[in-house]
Amino acid sequence: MALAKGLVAASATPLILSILSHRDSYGYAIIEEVRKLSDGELQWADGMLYPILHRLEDRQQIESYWGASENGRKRKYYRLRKSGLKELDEQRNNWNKLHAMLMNLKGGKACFN
Amino acid sequence: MALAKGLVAASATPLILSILSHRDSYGYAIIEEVRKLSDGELQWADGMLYPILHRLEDRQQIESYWGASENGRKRKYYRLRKSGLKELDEQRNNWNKLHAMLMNLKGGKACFN
DNA sequence: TTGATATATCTAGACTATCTATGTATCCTA
DNA sequence: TAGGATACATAGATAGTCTAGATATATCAA
Repeated sequence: MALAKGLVAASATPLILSILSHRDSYGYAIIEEVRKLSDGELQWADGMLYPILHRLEDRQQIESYWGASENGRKRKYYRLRKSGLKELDEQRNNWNKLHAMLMNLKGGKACFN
Repeated sequence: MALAKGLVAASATPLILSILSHRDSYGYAIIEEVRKLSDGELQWADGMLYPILHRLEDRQQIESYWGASENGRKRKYYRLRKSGLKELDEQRNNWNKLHAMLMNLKGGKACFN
């Protein structure tokens, strides 16, 4: 069962911010981390991640700097900024509220057609 | 603080399906119920709800029938169908997974700029 | 040295789906 | 009879993802 598009989209931003709240990271590594964290259920394409990173940078919620791996390949690292942490807190808050609403509505009738 | 758009969007469908899993309802009442359930935080415009209902009906996850209120005003009621219940279960499942991921990632460094 | 795979980033444009704005109509109350 | 609540509908703007295509370097094996 594939995860619903809308939900994947809605979780992308808070997931990225969460990961960056632990340590600075870069695009390729973020995709790997998300894949592992989700047991392979979230397989982000790079082309979907980068625009989000760019948007978050435009909004000044994260900032970037160039770094390099051991073998010299360059990487663009991202660091969470204060306003990004605020955004993360809010989004997590919202997730909690909506999650609670949805789960509280659990149960119901058993007869369908 | 307004709820993020993407999240509101992603929660709309499962919320509607959840409400209909308890009892048949119609557009106007669903908006009211959502407003109450969310303590006023989710104020859906009718123009956003109806297209979703129509889409769910197109997908055969819900079905509609005309009814009337006590005073004779007509209402279009919606009933959850089997495939809609299945969809609801899946979406709730997805919500749980992503919610768990997000919350497990909680915590992190404390220094920002 | 050549080809394959992994690492690494980027953007244009298609696509999906909400959401705003607007229109219609009825009932109730003052 | 005017205003507010109830009730449904759709066209089009808008936003934001996601696909597809592009570029480039490092490593390893044949």
